[in-house]
Amino acid sequence: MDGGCGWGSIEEAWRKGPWTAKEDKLLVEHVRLHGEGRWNCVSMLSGLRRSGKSCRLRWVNYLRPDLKKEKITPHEESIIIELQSRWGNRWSAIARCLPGRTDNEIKNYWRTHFKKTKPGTHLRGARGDARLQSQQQYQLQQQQQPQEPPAYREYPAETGRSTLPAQFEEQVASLAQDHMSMEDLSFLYPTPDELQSDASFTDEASGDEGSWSCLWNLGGDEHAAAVMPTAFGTNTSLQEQLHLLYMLGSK
DNA sequence: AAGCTTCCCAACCGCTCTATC
DNA sequence: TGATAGAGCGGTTGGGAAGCT
Repeated sequence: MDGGCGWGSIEEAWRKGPWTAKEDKLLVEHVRLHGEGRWNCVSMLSGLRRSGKSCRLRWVNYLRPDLKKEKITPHEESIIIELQSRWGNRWSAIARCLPGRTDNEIKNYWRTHFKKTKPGTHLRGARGDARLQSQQQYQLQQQQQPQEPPAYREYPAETGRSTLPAQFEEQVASLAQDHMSMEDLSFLYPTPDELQSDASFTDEASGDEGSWSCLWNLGGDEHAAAVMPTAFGTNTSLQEQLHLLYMLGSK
């Protein structure tokens, strides 16, 4: 809002195309000194001839230190499939549930492997076969080591609200500590009416049963434990964290 | 070995949302 | 309250790598 550095004020001078190691270094150094945000000022402060948009993208998708460089695992693939079926192409939301993965990465992965096929099926060819084999092996493993279903705790019956897995409740309580009372968190337990009336939480692509079980069954408690903290990230506000809990719980 | 096909992913584009004035 | 700028999101593209014939 300072008006000094708009997306395209000197657009004709912006460099495009692949980033060089030198540019990466400049950007990393800039973020180290000034932190994330105010991307439009990067060019002025660091000397990079890149648009703020380009800088942000490069940082988010490639340079961030917490990014995973490994291939997407069958476990992560299962999560992607499940969340995509629930939320549709809300890649950024899905990415928040996968530690170290970016929306771009997940989007690319989905398009490559599932776009032209039904979820759960794979493209032809040797690489696709190997992937299918890997997925099947993983699923077999899961069957051989059945996970305990999550422990659900009923929200007080008189409220008519839905349930939340107990361990999530603990997290909610922990998050809410010093911030708000449990009464204030009632939105985490939406009634069917509330769910229906709140368009932002409905998803026409989903149409599922609206329980936790599906996501939960992907990896049992272990999976949930992995997903929840990372889904929140380090810069996520309490409100955002609760919102995410709500989304996971209401789908 | 060479040409073709498919996979993979970085990067761009256009649009929308949000915050600020 | 509308205008503007910053930020983020999803869709798309282009090119290199890997696999296939």
